[in-house]
Amino acid sequence: MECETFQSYIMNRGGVTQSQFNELTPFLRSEAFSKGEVLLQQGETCKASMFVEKGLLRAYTLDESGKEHIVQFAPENWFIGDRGSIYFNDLSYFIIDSIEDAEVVFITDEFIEKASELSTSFRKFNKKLLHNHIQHLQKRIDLLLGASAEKRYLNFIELYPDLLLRVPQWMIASYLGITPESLSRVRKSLADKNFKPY
Amino acid sequence: MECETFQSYIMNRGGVTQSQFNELTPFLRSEAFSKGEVLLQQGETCKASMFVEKGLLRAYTLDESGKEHIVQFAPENWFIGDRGSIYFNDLSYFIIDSIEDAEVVFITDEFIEKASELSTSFRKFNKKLLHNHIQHLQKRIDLLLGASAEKRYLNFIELYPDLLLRVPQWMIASYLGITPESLSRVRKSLADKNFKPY
DNA sequence: CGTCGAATTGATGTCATTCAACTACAGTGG
DNA sequence: CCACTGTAGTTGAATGACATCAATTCGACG
Repeated sequence: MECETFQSYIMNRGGVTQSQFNELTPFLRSEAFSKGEVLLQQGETCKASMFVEKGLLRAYTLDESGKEHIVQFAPENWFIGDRGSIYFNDLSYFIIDSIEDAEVVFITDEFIEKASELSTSFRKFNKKLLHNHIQHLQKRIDLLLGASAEKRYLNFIELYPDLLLRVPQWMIASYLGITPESLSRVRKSLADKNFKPY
Repeated sequence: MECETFQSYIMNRGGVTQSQFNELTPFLRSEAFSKGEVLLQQGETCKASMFVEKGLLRAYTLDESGKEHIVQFAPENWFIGDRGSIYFNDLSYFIIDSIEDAEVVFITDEFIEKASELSTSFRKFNKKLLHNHIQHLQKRIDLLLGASAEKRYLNFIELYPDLLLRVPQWMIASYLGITPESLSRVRKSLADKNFKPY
C-alpha cells in the first residue's frame, strides 16, 4: 500500500488524524501505471476518483474526427475521475490515461463518506475541494468564451508553470483548444516579443 | 416568505420532510427582483447561493473590451452563485442579474449545513447536485474545446429547449462564445437545411 | 407614429486551421 | 555504432470560420 502522499495530504490539508487515517486504510487501494497506460476507457464505468500520488494523468475525449480534447491534467496531489460515471452510473464520458509513470490511489465514494463521518474537518475540506473545483471550471469556461490563443496560453503558464515542462506541446494545444501548429506560432510570437516563461 | 417552489423542490427531490423544512425556514430568505436588476456585482462578495423560484437569471463576466461572457443561465429550479466568493471570500468574479422578473431564495452555507444535519437524504441530494454540476461544466468545456458554432448551438437547443424562447439571441451567442451576427448566420444556414427546433 | 434595441445581411478583415514539407531527435534493430 | 523509423515541433502557403464594421429591417413599446 503506497499512499504516503495521500496520507499527508488529507492529514495536513484535510485535518485527518493518524488514528482516523488508520481506520480509513481498509477503504483505500493504490496502483501503479506506466506511461501511456489507460486507466479508464470511454464507455466503461468509473468506480472511484483517483488521487495522483506520483506522475501525471489526463482526462480527454475523442470527437468524431478522432481529435483529442483534453479536459483536465492531474499532476501530484490532484484528483481526477468521471463524476457522471461515479455518481450517476453513466458510462464514462472521458478517457483517462497516464502521461508519465504514475502511482494512483483510488478514492471511492465509500471512503469519502466514511472519512466525512469520522472527521468534521475532512468533511469541510472535501466541501471546499468541490466548490473550488467548480469555481475553477467556471473560470476555464470564461476563458474559453472568447480569449485569444495567446491569452489562453499565458493563462495556462500562469496556472500550471510546472506542467509546461512535463507536458508535450501538442497536449497543451489540445487543452487550450487550438492546434499544435497554432501553439507553436503563438510561442514564436511571444519569443519575438521576448517573453520568457522561466 | 415565498419559497413554495424551493420547498417542494427539496421535499420531493431532496427527501426533506415537512417538519424538517419547518425547522429550516428561519435560515431562508427570499426576494423579488425585476428584469434587468443586478443581484451581484463584480467585486462584491456573494454571501449565498441563489435558488430561482420564478424567472431567469444569468451569471457573466466582462472582458477588457467590455464584452459579456455568459457563463450560466438559471431558470426556475436552478441554483446560481459565485462559489469562490461564497466559500473562499474572494471578490465575486461574476456579475449576476435577472433576465426576467424573478423570485429568488437565498441559500446560505448555514442552511446547507443545517439541512444536511437534519436529513441524510438531503445530504446525499446535495452531494449529487454538486457532482452533477461539475460533470455539466466539464461537458461544456469539452464542447468549447473545438466544436463549431453550429454544433454548440445545436447542443444548446438540446440542453435548454425552453430557454430558446426566453433568452434573447445575443445572449445565447454570448453563452456560446460567438457574436450575435454569427449566430444569426448559423440559424439561417440551419433554416436553409430546413432544420426545425420545435 | 416615432424611437430604440434586436436581428439580419453584406462586405471585408483577421485569426486560427489545414495540409504539406522539413528538421530534430529518440528508440529500434541490424 | 549507424541506418531506419516514428513522433514532436516548426514553418510556409492556402483556406476557412468567425469577427468586425456598417447598413438595413424588424418589432416592441411609449
